[in-house]
Amino acid sequence: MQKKSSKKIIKESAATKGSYHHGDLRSSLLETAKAMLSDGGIEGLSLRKLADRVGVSRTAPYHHFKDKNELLCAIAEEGFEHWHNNAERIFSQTGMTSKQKYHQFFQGYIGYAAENPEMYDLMFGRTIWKQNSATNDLRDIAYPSFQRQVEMTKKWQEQGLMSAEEDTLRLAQVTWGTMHGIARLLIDGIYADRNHIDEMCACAVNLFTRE
Amino acid sequence: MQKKSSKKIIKESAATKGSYHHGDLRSSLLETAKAMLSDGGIEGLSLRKLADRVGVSRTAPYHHFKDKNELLCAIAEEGFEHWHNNAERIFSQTGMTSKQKYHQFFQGYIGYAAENPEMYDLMFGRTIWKQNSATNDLRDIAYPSFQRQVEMTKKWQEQGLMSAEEDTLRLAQVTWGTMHGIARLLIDGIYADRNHIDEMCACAVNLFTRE
DNA sequence: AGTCTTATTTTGACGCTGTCAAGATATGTG
DNA sequence: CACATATCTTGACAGCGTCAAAATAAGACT
Repeated sequence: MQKKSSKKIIKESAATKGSYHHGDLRSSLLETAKAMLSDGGIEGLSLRKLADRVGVSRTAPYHHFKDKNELLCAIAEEGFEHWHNNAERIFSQTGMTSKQKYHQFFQGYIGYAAENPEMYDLMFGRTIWKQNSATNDLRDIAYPSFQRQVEMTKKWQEQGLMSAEEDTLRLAQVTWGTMHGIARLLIDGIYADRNHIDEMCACAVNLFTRE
Repeated sequence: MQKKSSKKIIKESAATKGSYHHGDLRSSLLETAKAMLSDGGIEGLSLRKLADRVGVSRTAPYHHFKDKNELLCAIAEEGFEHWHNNAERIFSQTGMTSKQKYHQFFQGYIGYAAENPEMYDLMFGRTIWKQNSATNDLRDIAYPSFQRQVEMTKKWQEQGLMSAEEDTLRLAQVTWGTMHGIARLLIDGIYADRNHIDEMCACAVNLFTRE
């Protein structure tokens, strides 16, 4: 009885699209799942608690996501979109030197990881990538992001910002590896803390760029 | 019946030390746990399967380790010891330039991670460090390892191998961050693969060292 | 209109997990 | 030989992901 009434409230609030039973379960799940991810991490995000919190039975989510992995991939997709837009915005800025832009990109990358540690862990962690469990949809969004890293590195080399002697792919792997490594040290709570972000970024940019 | 006989066999095989019921449960658990970690990862290592494999009941391990976390920390301790000895060995070598030694250290670090991905994930992953769940014993072994990284960086600066202009701590964080990042990219199966280890290491060493 | 198909959700169940409480058993000590 | 203690087992609980089958609601078709 209680349950039905609370369910109805949810339905009404999501009635803008007004379709089936719940109205818009899939996006409701995604929304709540993102919130749960933020404060509980991947481990803390359980399908049962998620369903309970949205107001449906434990197995209802399975009609919108094949399993937990698919839900996680869907969340990661949104993360990559947000992340891509962010990078795009930084590089379309004008009135800055290449080095300044790179510095800002570097700092933005670390900053995003520090502010959204669980999302970063999901996007670039082993849960998804280790045993090739990424959805095709996710791959279609993530792979170009990785590729873009190489293209930008090539541009930086051509602009004289980075050493042209190094192989582009290796240089991209090393520079991104550095960003990724610092990000992970931060979000995994080991050997580095938030107060040193700016200094670490400045140090890394100094080492990687000329003039 | 079957169970008892198999138990006896295990007891006899470990009877070298011949003490209590099992003989040497703690180290048997550690040994088997390390093996299970290697092929199943942290997730695949379950206390119940571990106990079963060693031939004791599900809760027997709890008399030697407070909980799963404590078992993981004990395994990680062994990892740090092995890792420390390895680094020591490399740096005590003679007849090499500083750069050559650093190169070898870098390659050794990545190599260790690539060959023992699950151990590396345990030692430097969020499972242990994220929510301060590290044992005091583990801290006593791990923290000096981190500190040593800074001391070595200082030495490298003094030897003229690395830029003396950068703050030592920041430089240590960035260079170790790079190693850590490349290691993670490798073991998490994202953006880099084993065939490129040598080239990536050479590239990174070029960027970080002079002459 | 009413029937039929299909999409959605629920209830029940299974095996797995970590871990606690209580009892059984073996070991070393007095 | 008795006692205390360390060790191990059995039973139990709550939580997890997920499958199968039943219930329900929505839309399509005649």
